Amino acid sequence: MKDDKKYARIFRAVLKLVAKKGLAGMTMGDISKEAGIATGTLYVYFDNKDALINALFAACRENSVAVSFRGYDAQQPFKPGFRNIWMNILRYRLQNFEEFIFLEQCYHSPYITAATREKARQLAEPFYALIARGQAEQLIKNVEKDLLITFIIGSMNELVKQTHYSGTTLTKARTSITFDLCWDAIKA
Amino acid sequence: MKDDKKYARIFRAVLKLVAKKGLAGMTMGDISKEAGIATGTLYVYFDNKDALINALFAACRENSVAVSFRGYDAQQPFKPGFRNIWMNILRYRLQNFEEFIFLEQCYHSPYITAATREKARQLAEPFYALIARGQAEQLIKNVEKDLLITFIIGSMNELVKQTHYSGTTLTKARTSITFDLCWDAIKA
DNA sequence: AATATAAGTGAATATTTATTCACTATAAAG
DNA sequence: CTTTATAGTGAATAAATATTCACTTATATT
Repeated sequence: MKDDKKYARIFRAVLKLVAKKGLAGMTMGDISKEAGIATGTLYVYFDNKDALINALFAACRENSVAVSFRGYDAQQPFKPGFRNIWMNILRYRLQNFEEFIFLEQCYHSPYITAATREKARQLAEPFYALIARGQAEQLIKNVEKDLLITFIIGSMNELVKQTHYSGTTLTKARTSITFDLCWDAIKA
Repeated sequence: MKDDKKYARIFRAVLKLVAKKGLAGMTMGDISKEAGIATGTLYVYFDNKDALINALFAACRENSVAVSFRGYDAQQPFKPGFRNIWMNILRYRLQNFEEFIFLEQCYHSPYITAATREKARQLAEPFYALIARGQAEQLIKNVEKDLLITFIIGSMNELVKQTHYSGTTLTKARTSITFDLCWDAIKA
């Protein structure tokens, strides 16, 4: 019986190593050592390095979407709902920085297959729906949703990276300032 | 006499390959093949793979800053000056996408030495000065410059990636919309 | 407890990759 | 033209790495 704990340890090892060495720079030996298991065991759990990376990518992607909408209630007015989601995403990425970096590295890596990629794309739907709601309520600029989402996510991602690599903590004040920048950008 | 044309061919090969396979995924054999030279020749021009990557990183970084301020005139009013620089950066990154990706990959890669990194950091000074001017003229929100720069650059970078990978062309209209998002975000 | 099945191992193998080096081609200097 | 120095080569070597496999250990089943 394959052990869920072991999957978790392998995944955690990969996340740590990718943040440090990149996808191709991380060896199977690195992974087994970091996870505290034998190299051969990796091949009990996964067919090969590619399969391992694809499996982890899919798992992270699902997880990340689930977390985003935590506490969202469509009855609630738009702006606080949007703010809640924005904060959820920001908090999660800061607290799970290695996972964030792993996903970024995967997005355009040859390790990720077209099939894995397509599944990931579908998970973005709820974000389009959210923007659509804001536009319907005339609170959000009526421009292409892609542009808005790209803008929102891009500015947030850079904040996450900047915060992490500079070693500073993101205070409530700085977080709030950045949300306001974002809201002023997109508000109608 | 080492040939400048050859340096250029090597660099172009690396940019192409990094965009496709990542820093660690690109082999010296890949590079020589792509550049149309013998593998040994790479070692005539560079001590090893690390040195090659550091040299290219430094060259790209300098280039990218020089381009940003092209046509900037401090006499001109702030907003059009800022818009000009914003457009310069966006245009350059779109037209030199592989260089953009290469730089992004380098920023937090173990290939890049602390020395190379420090030199790169200093090149950001002019951007802080630009923001300072906007704040002095009360046109830009008076919040930490880091946050503003991170926000501006992050949203732009994501737009560049999104545009490139989706295969769409960034129309004048879409560009203008995104600039307006950015300006509305930061304006006082 | 005895047996069967699956997980786990890590040294051995096969493959890939960085780097070297003995050699050739080219070009500058006398 | 000859000599000397430098660029260029690519097969050979040395590491590094992915993957396999014969074997051991643990767990479930009868």
